[in-house]
Amino acid sequence: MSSSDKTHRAGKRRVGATQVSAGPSSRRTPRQARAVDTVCAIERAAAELFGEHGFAATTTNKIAVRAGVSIGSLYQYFPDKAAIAQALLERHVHEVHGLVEQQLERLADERTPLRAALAELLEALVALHEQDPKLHRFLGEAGMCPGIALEPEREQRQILEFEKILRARGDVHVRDPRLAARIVGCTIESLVQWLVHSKRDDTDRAAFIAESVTMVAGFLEGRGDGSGAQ
Amino acid sequence: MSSSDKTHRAGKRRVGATQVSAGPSSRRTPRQARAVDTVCAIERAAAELFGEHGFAATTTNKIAVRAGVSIGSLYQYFPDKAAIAQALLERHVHEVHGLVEQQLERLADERTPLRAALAELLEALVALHEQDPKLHRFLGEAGMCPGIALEPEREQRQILEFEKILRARGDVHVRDPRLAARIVGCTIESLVQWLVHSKRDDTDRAAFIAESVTMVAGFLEGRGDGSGAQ
Amino acid sequence: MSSSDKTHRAGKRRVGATQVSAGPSSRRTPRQARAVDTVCAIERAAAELFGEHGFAATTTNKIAVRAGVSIGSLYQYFPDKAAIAQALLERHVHEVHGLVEQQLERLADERTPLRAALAELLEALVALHEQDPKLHRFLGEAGMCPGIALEPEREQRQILEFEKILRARGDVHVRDPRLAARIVGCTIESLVQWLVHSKRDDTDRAAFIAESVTMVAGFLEGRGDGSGAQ
Amino acid sequence: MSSSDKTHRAGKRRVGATQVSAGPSSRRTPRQARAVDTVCAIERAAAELFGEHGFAATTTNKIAVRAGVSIGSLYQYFPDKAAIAQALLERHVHEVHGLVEQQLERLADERTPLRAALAELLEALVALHEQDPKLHRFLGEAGMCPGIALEPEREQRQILEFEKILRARGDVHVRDPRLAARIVGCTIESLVQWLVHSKRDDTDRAAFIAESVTMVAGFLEGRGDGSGAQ
DNA sequence: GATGAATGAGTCTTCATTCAT
DNA sequence: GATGAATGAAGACTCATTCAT
Repeated sequence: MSSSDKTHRAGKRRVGATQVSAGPSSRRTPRQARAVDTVCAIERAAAELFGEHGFAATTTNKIAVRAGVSIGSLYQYFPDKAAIAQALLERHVHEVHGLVEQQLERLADERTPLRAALAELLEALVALHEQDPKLHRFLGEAGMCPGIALEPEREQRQILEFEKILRARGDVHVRDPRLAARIVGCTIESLVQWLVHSKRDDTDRAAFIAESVTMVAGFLEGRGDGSGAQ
Repeated sequence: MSSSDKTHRAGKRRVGATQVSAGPSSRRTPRQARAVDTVCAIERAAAELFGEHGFAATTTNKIAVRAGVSIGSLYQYFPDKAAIAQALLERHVHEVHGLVEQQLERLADERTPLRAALAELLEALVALHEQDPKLHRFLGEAGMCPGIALEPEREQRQILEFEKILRARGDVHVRDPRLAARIVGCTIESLVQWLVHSKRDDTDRAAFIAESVTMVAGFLEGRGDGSGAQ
Repeated sequence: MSSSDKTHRAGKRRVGATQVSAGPSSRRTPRQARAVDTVCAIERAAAELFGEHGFAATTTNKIAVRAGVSIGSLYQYFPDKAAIAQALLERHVHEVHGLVEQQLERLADERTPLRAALAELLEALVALHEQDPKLHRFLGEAGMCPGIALEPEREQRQILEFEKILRARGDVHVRDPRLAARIVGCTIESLVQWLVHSKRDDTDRAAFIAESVTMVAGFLEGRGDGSGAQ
Repeated sequence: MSSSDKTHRAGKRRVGATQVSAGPSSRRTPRQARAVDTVCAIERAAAELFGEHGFAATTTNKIAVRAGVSIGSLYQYFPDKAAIAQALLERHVHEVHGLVEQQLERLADERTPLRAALAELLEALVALHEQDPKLHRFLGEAGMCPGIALEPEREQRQILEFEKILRARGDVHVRDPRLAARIVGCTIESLVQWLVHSKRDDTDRAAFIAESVTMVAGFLEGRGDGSGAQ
């Protein structure tokens, strides 16, 4: 019923987020190199256009033109428009998760101070999103575009990982680590988005991050519970 | 260049968010009543379809069919598709802000305990969004649809109001009330969204809200700052 | 407010009146040849339909069908319906002006008898319009269709050229050459139109032209002035 | 096949060009007076809008609004849009023919000098068209609008009348009076149109008319034939 | 592999006209 | 008679996608 359901998209996604090497041979034939260039150009063009105009207002022909390839070539590498967005999204998710994974490792090491780790996480996420704020805004909302879907496994896995860390660290005192992991994850994500997309430059980013860390860390350290008991 | 640049939409919106009564009489004349019914039916149908399929995949003809009116009637009251979404969005924003305003008034009264007020705010927001979660998810992301734009004044005004309250209350101790207001506003919004859209029913909503309040209130009460009394 | 104000038609006309060859080679590459065929078919079909039913009653879809191409192809080469009419009109104007230019050259040579030159001009114009009388009737009135506009420079230029000739020829005696040029130009145009569109075949074309020439030539030769040299 | 053939227009034209009196009674009931007002308002509004935007771009709803009546009332008096244009056109034709008839009567009286009569005819026609040049331009080209048709009888009749006059007058010497009548009729019409619609004000109208008369009268008086001394 | 002309289903939107009140 | 809300057929135009060269 969705407008793109009418097109047949039978598992022919040909390029994934990181299909880089095409074989055991480290050298690629010229043919393949050109293909990689083409795919990159398409993805770069699509990133720009999706960021500037959104998914619906970006046409595959415009992407091809901006990428400097023919529309036929575009369809050689991507089965349909949604696939291009999905590739972008997958790369984005990949990057974010790589970053988060790294930060979680630091956090897992109890010698890393909680607040320092959280601040670093926030800073890293902000830095990542600022590479291309418009595209990342689009990606953040791409989930609702028809035909684009992401397996949420990985995010889920990381929340579980975070929960484990919360349970393990001695300096964390929360009633329900699972709940806390979710709340903190959600909060951090939204604060990063806000910071990146706040148009007004009157926001002191460092202060914003510092205060955000204060809130989250205070919560995790258990000082904020109303019970006053501790 | 965007696909929606071609339509000029200059103040021809005929029905606003709150065109309620046309005169002192509580009864409307027959013809007005018919028109009101038509507009309501269109908005209801649009709310359903936007919620189910998103903006792009919802066609004006489908809206008209679902509303049980002709496509001509739809265009009698809304200049284009975006206007329908905008009307929905405006109503939503209106509702949210009415609710928030009310809660801010409670919060302004220092006799209201901070945590109680925050909990009530969260609960009220969740209740509001649960009336139609899918639509509200769409509305939350509708901002990026081409042709839909909302003046952010009111939100801004409420953040300022919140800031004033933070400054005034004796039980709030934050370094930068303005920053705190923003952070808390952003955080609350995202937590409510998450809660409403969490598909898994394994989440204990009461607990989630309670913990969220713990985090936010702890932050505002200043117990969480790393600087201090610990 | 006019119904055609909504479309912006800024220089996206892709084919002009005289896009003839794309290179020094007289053969076009296969793909260009296909495109040229398509454009020609569209113009031919449009000429027929505009001639038969007028501008408003001719739909782009009907043009495409008659041309044997898809509606998409039509819009690949013409930004909108008016552009097709305009292309036709431009070609027509081009033809007429080419013809007139040629005749004016003859007329500029004083050895050419005035009446012979005028007769030939009229005959040539009638012959040109008779190639497709209905289309040319449409074109004659196409100026009023919304979105179709022609720079009147060329016509103006030819009237000025005609004026110069009137001044130069010894056998022309008119009070005001500029005025005479305008009057004669206007008169000739209308007589040609009338002749071509006179449905009744009871008109002897040769006689009509001869008498027309008599009127115009008499005027230019100055025998008809009431001033009394008679 | 024309776009308006789809509507059924079965001889229900209710108002003609000059349906003024409704009966033997010189007093009209308020009802009828209102109706006449309504019809006038509609025709006036239509005249303005057709003149400003042309037939296609003028909607019946806009006519009704400008006339200050409801769309329903408009359709009470005119069966469809073309009927409004036709009423305007009929009035115009009526006016023109009344004027021409009058002038032909003068011309029939041999004591009236030919040139004076022709000049007066041209002046009267120009004056008539200048009352509302844009509308009259529209009317001049309205013939091609689908659904608008005028019986050409009257025009034909006047050409015949003119022919008779040409035969009768002693100061007219033309080879073929019928042809001459047509040629002169056509020429006068086009010159009047040109004069009325010439945007540039650099044209001296009196001189234009004088020269036009010179041309036409010279032709009719037979001085312009190339045969020389006759 | 690349190209870009061609395709056509589907969208938004208009507007002449009807008819219940 | 007047009103104006409702109707819906029809049109202009888009754009994802295919395929002959």
